[in-house]
Amino acid sequence: MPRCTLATIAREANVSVPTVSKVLNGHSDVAAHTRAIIERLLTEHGYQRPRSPRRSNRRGEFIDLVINDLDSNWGLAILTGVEQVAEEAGLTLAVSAVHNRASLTRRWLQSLLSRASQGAILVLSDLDEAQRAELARRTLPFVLVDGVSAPPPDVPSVGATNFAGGFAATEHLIGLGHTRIAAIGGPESLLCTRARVAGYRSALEASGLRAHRDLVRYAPFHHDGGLDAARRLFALAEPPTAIFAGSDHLATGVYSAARARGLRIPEQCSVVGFDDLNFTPWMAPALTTVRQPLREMGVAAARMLLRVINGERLDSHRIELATALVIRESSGPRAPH
Amino acid sequence: MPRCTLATIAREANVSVPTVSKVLNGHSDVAAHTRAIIERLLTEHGYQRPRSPRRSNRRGEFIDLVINDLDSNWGLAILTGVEQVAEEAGLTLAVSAVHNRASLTRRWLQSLLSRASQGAILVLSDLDEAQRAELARRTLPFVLVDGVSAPPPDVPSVGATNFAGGFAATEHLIGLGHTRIAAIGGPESLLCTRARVAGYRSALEASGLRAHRDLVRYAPFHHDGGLDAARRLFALAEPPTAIFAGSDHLATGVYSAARARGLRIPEQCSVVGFDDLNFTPWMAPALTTVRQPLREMGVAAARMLLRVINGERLDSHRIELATALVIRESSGPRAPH
DNA sequence: TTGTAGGCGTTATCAC
DNA sequence: GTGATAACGCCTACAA
Repeated sequence: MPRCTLATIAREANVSVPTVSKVLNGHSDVAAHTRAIIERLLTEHGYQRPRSPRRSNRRGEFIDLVINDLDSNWGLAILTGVEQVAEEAGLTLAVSAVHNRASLTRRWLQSLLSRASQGAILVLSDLDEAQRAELARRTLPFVLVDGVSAPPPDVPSVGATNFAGGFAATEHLIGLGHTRIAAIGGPESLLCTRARVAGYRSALEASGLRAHRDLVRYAPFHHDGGLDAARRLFALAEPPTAIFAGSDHLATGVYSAARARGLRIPEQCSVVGFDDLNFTPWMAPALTTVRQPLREMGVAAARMLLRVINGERLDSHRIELATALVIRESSGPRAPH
Repeated sequence: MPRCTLATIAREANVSVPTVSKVLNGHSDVAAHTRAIIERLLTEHGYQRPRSPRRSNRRGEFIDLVINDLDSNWGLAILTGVEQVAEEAGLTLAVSAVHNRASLTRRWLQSLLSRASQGAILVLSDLDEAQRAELARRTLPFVLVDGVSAPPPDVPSVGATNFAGGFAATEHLIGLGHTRIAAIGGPESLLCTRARVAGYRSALEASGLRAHRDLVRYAPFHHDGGLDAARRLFALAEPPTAIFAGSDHLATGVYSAARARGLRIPEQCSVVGFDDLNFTPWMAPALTTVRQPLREMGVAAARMLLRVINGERLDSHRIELATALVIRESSGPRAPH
C-alpha cells in the first residue's frame, strides 16, 4: 500500500490538494464542515508529514499561553516572563485559561488550530493523547510548565527543583529541632506536589524520622484548602509543631487556622511555604518559604518554544530551575513542651 | 453618466467585483500589481463608498489587552475578567505590556494594525492623539481602564469610584479621632491618584481639617515607593498618626517603614490601603483597605468593547464601579499622646 | 442592485 | 518528477 499523501485524502474528500494542505496548516479559509471531514480522514489514514518540513509556515505571528487557572497570582509571574520573551521576538501572546475543564481545553485547541499559532506553552494543564497527536500532525510545538504528570521524554518541559525545595524546607525545620512535622501538599495528582512531598519524606528519613500518615495532607492550592487541612492537623491528638505547606496560598490558610486556635507562629507552630510570592514578606510573621523562580520559568519555557519553532535542537528536553529556601520569621526553634 | 460602481472598475481592470472590493477593504490576498491598477482606477473615477457602510469587516477573532505593567498582581484581576468575557465570546485574547515606554506602545499598535484585532482594552496606559486617529481610521474600537488622564467624552472608559474611595478611607480615619492624616498617592499624573487624593482632601475639609502640604506625597505604586514616602512622613517634626496609602502595595511599604522605626500598627500609626488585593487579609496586622472590584472592571470593559465592536449603542461612555471600605486591623483609634 | 465574506480551485513554486 | 505549500482571484451566497 502506498504511503498516504495529501492527494489520497483530497480524492476521498472530494477537494483539491491545497485544501487539505490548508487544513493541515490551520488556515482559516476552509469551511468548518470540510475541515471536519478532512481531519477525520487524516486521522483514519494516520497521515504523517514527511520528516523534513517543507517550506515552513511563517504565517501567524502568535504563540499561545494556556494557564490552568489564572486566578492565583502564581500564574502572573510566569505570564510576565513569557510576555517579555514574546515581545522581544516580535510575537503576539494569546492567553487563555482552561480551569481544569476538558471542554475548555478542547475549545482552546480548536481555536488554536484554526488560527495561525506557532506554538503553545501549557502551564499546569495537560493534553490527552489524542490532543497531542493533533498538535503533532500540525507540527505545532508545545512546552509544558509544571505539567500535571511526568511528561513523555520527548516533550519539552520546564519546572523547578521541587524535590530539592521540599527537602530543604523540611531539613530546615528538622534543624530547628522539630520532629513532628506535617506537610500539606497541593492536589495529589500534580507532579509538583508529589515531588515536594517526596522531598519532605526524604528529608525526614535522612534524619531517621518517619512521615506519619496522619501528617501528610493534600488540598487545593488556595487559602481555604490550607485552612481546612491545618485545622485537621491541629485537631490531632499529637498535633505537629511545624508545617511545610506546598504553596504560599496554602500557608495563608495555615496562618488562619493557627490564629483561630490561638497558636502563635513560630513559637507554637513553625510554617514554611512554597513559591515566595510577592506578598510573603508582608505577612505577619513574614513567611519562611521556598523560592521558585516563576518568572524565569516563564522565560525559559518561551525560549525553549522559540527554539523548537525555529527548528533548533534543544540541549535538553527538561529544564529544572533551582529553588532556594528563604528564611524569614515564620519558622523557629521547637518550643520546649 | 452612471455613478461609478465596483463593477465599472472591475470591468476596466479585468478582474472580478470581489477583487475590487478586497482592494477597497485592504485585504491581503490581492497581488501588488493588481492592487496598484485597481487603486489607480478607483482614484481616477473618484469612487465614493455608499454612505451606509455595508457589513463591516469582521476580520480576525482577536481582542487586545494592553496593560502598562503586568508585574503587579493588580493587573491580574483585570486580566482575569477580560479573559472570561473573551472566552465566552469565542475571541482570542492577546496580551501585552508596554511598561510606560512609548516605543513599546508604537510597536504594539503596529502589530495590532497588521493583525486582525477587533479592538483593544488599554489599562493604565494611554495613546496620543495621532495614535487615536490611527485607530479611528481603521475603525478599531478601544476602551480605557483607569486611563492616565481624563478620557475624551466619546472614548469609552471604565474606572472605580476613586474619589469616593479616598473619601471613605479618610472619613474612617477621622472617625477614629485622627487629625494628622497623611496621604501617599501613586504617580501624580494618574487620574486615579488625583481622584483618590481629592477624596482625601475633601473628607478632611468636610470635617474642618486641612491637608497640610507636607502630608501629601506621591510615589510609584510599589513597596519601595511606599517605604520611601512613609520614611519621610515619619521623619517630620510632627509625624502623622494615620496614613492613607493609594494602593495596597504602597501600604506594604508603609508597614516596612513603621517597623523600621519601631512604630506599632495601628496603635501608633493607622494605615488604610487601596485595592484589596488577595493578600491583604494575611498581612500583619490585616490591612484595612478600600476594595476596588478589579475583576468586575475587566468584565465591564470587555463587555463594553464587544458592544462597540457589534455596533451597539453604549448606555454610557463612562462606567465607574463602586469601591467599598473593608475595615480590618490596621486602623484604630488615635493614641492619646 | 451594490458590496462583502467565505470558500476553494488554479497556478506557480519550492524542496527533494 | 513528486509532494506540499504560498499566492491569488473567481464563484457563490448573502446582506443591505
